Amino acid sequence: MAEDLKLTPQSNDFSAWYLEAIQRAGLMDYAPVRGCIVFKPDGYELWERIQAGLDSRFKATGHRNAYFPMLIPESFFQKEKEHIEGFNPELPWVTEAGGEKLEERLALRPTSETMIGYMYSKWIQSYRDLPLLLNQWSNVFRWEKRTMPFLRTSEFLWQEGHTAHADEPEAREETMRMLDVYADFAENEMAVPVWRGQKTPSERFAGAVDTYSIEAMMKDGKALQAGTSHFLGQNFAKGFDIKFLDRDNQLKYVHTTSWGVSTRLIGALVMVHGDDKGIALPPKLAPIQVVMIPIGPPKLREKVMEKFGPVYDALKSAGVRVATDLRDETPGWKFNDWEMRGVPIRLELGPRDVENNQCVLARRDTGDKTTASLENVISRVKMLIDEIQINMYKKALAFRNGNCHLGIETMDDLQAHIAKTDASGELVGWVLAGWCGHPICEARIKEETKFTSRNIPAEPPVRKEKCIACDKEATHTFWIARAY
RNA sequence: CGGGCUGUAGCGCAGUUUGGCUAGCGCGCCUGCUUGGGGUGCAGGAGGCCGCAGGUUCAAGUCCUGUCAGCCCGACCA
Repeated sequence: MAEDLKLTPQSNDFSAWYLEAIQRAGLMDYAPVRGCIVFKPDGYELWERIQAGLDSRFKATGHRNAYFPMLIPESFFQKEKEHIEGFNPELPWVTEAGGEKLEERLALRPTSETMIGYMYSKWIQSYRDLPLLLNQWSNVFRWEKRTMPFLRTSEFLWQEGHTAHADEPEAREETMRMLDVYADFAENEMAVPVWRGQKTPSERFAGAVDTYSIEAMMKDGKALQAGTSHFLGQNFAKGFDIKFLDRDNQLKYVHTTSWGVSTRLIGALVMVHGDDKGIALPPKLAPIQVVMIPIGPPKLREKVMEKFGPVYDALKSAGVRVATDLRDETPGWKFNDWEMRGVPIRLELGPRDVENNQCVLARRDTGDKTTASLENVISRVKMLIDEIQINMYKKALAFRNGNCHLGIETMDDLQAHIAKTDASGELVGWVLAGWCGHPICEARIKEETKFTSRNIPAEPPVRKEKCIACDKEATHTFWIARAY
């Protein structure tokens, strides 16, 4: 096999592997605008499946979709001080239109708290208008200094939920409910295990009271924030004057939440499940679950096709997402091609199979090949789909847990751990650490090790006694890691 | 936004140091035959504003200036 047909191995250069893998899987291409990518059909279809899975969960928890403008007046950003400070550096502006300079600059939205806050103040009068539970699917813009396809681009697609509530407990409950929705989706649909927890103040969303996240471990051991849910308290209610008349005839500010996940999830999928053969998709999200490849020379093709067609029809009507590959390429070439694209199951049907009334099933996650009788191929495929989904989660979980380090207590321990893994070529992974709660200690960890705080899990695997940096009593136990 | 590297065919690269004939190679692509259960083989063929703009020169892929984009490393982030 020619070497240049292969991907750069993950262990040689993970970043190069990622960039090659997503392009050769046909997920994206670079666009002619700085930091922007095109979602090609295979990449966009993944996003559509992510959307579908999340959208039904949002609906099931009482939310409805709406759409707000992409252009946001500059004055809106002045109304929440932390918010403007957080986002100002990365806003693109529209300054003229119709050949004339605009009286007020318009930002391309980086997120919609301000626009939605403005609208909510118009819509909410009474406690009877609450809770207001909306979600928006949209694009947003953040002019990042350093871009990476799917993980950080100038424009990206996402979903942002925005809710308003009569009191704090209800808003907090919503914040946690949506964090759980994200975790459920990541683990059960994407087969990506996550730690859920609270962000430290330094990592908090600009304008939030509390930010919570789900964090996933990529195959290079780095952390990726895969979703966030914010309790915004009354910050935006006060900035945008969102008030309601309560049962007790008192005028009160609402409590708001916001929560989002983005096309970054596609990057997570690739970096969690991919291997040196390419990307690997969990069956529940894979646009194609089974690809059928006919084997054998043209002389025998007709005979093969007599069985091939009916198997395809049967799988399709059984609800399996199945595709055929009738291209004029050799089987080996097709095997590699579909493995690169991450299709969970390959079904081979050749002359020998036809004689034995069977086919060959090969799975992407393990590479195992088995034969299946054509009599029960549907049930075999369905079982495999379930098995692969579960196996991919288990593998990812074992990997994640295997690279989470619970026994590191001091900065010396941490430095020793880093030195040891650097020397041996092992992944440095994540570290569970105690923290006194002081930003100075958090900053020192980052300064000395490049580890940043990921989140503070509500129920950590181990509760730490001492702060890793200052050795004082730990008020928190948090995950620290190198992160994307 | 700072430091470094890179832009030559769809992709990966050579050529640039030392300016000079018609700009090459591998893969891919097209045609035909061949092969077909892990990237088949052979033959023929198409494809270039040498990132873009300006400059130096008799002559620029090659030298100079600017600019844009990508990657890597830092400061900022879903």
